[in-house]
Amino acid sequence: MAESLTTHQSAGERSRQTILETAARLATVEGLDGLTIGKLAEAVGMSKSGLYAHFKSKEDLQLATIAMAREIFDREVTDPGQSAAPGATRVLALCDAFLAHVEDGVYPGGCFFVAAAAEMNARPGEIRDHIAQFVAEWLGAIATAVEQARELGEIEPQVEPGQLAFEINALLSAANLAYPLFGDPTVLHVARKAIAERLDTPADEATRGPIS
Amino acid sequence: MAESLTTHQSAGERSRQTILETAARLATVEGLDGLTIGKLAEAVGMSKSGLYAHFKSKEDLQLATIAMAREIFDREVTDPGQSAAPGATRVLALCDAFLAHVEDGVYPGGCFFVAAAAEMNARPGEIRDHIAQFVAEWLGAIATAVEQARELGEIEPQVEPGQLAFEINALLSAANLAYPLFGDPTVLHVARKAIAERLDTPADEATRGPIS
DNA sequence: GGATAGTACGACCGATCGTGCTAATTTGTC
DNA sequence: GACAAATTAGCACGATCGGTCGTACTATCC
Repeated sequence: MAESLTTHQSAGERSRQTILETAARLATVEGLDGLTIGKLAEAVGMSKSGLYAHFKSKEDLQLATIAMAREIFDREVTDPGQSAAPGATRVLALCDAFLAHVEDGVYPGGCFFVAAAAEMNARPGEIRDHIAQFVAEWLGAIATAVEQARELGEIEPQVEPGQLAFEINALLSAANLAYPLFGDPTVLHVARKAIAERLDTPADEATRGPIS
Repeated sequence: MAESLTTHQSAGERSRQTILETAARLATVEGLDGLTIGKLAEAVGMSKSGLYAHFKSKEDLQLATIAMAREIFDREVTDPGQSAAPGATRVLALCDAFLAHVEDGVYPGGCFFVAAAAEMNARPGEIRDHIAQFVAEWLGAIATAVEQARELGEIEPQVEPGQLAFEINALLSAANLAYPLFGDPTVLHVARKAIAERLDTPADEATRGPIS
């Protein structure tokens, strides 16, 4: 009956996790700074001081929230995407996982890191550094997948992986931003179509059929 | 000497304008919501209540700030871009005006509306509606310029203006976001190059205006 | 059974939030 | 220069902010 081996997490660890998951979700709407201890406590059904006992400061809470958001993003986007076959397939899998993550609405305000990056991009400090670090790694993951596609001969050899990764991330971020703003899921398809075209070799354009 | 037409504004109107220009600038860093009356009053050198006398509520101040930001954007980006010759030239002029606007650093946090859209995209209300309205108009301006380029035969006829406008805006927004985040002006060139390629125009770096 | 550590609570702090009210001051008009 | 209007400051309010404190409950370990 002592399942403590597998269920190692204590009660405090469980509530800490609940707090951070709620914080990540709320932060996509209220912002990392607009998210207050009081509102977060109310959302998780705890007292302000009871919640705050888990963190040293608000910045500590924000950094922990970023770490949690990173775990969620890896679990929902990066990992499924990376499990696809290398090459253009994997690039598209990463994009589709991202767009599905946005459309699912696990975060009401779209991708946590797009919102966080837009909010903190002009506020120097540890928080911005962590966000920039994550964005850089995400761009790197796309660039690596692009480079593999190039090595496999699926895209033209003169394509610069960093350049294309920037473009792909721009399209994903714009879709993520426009989807809640206009409430129109069409933008997700628009972004998907743009990325798919970018992964097609322009030489094939003549033989390619009309896009519905 | 002093044109009575232009010097018509009263002292109150002048400070109101100063307030709103400062508010637009601060909002790109603090956010439209994070910007507080107290900090804004200190930034313009007024008392809190003296400043507040110009507005009915904070939401009124935010809406007025959006209107001011729209004026500034039109003056600095839209108008210069539209004054270029129709076609691909005008599309690129709009993009270059936007990128120059970002690089100039008139706003420390980059384009006001990218920041505002990211902040408010999941918060229904009048403020979000105004921002969405502006973004839609901006996308429409790009799409119109793209369509003219298509009619002039400068880009392939099967290009959908709305689709390409979305892509162009995505690249501009991503550059605007990454520039302060990484502090690297290279992203502006990356976006410019991607847009130029999309317009089938060789990125003739030599003849281009200075983007750092 | 008593001591200990983990966890959450309510009460409270000084500061600041948005927002009114009134008084003082500046400005424009005659 | 006087007067009315426009503009700004002073002051105070209730609410909420991040943060601290002491306390109580609950397991676990000796």
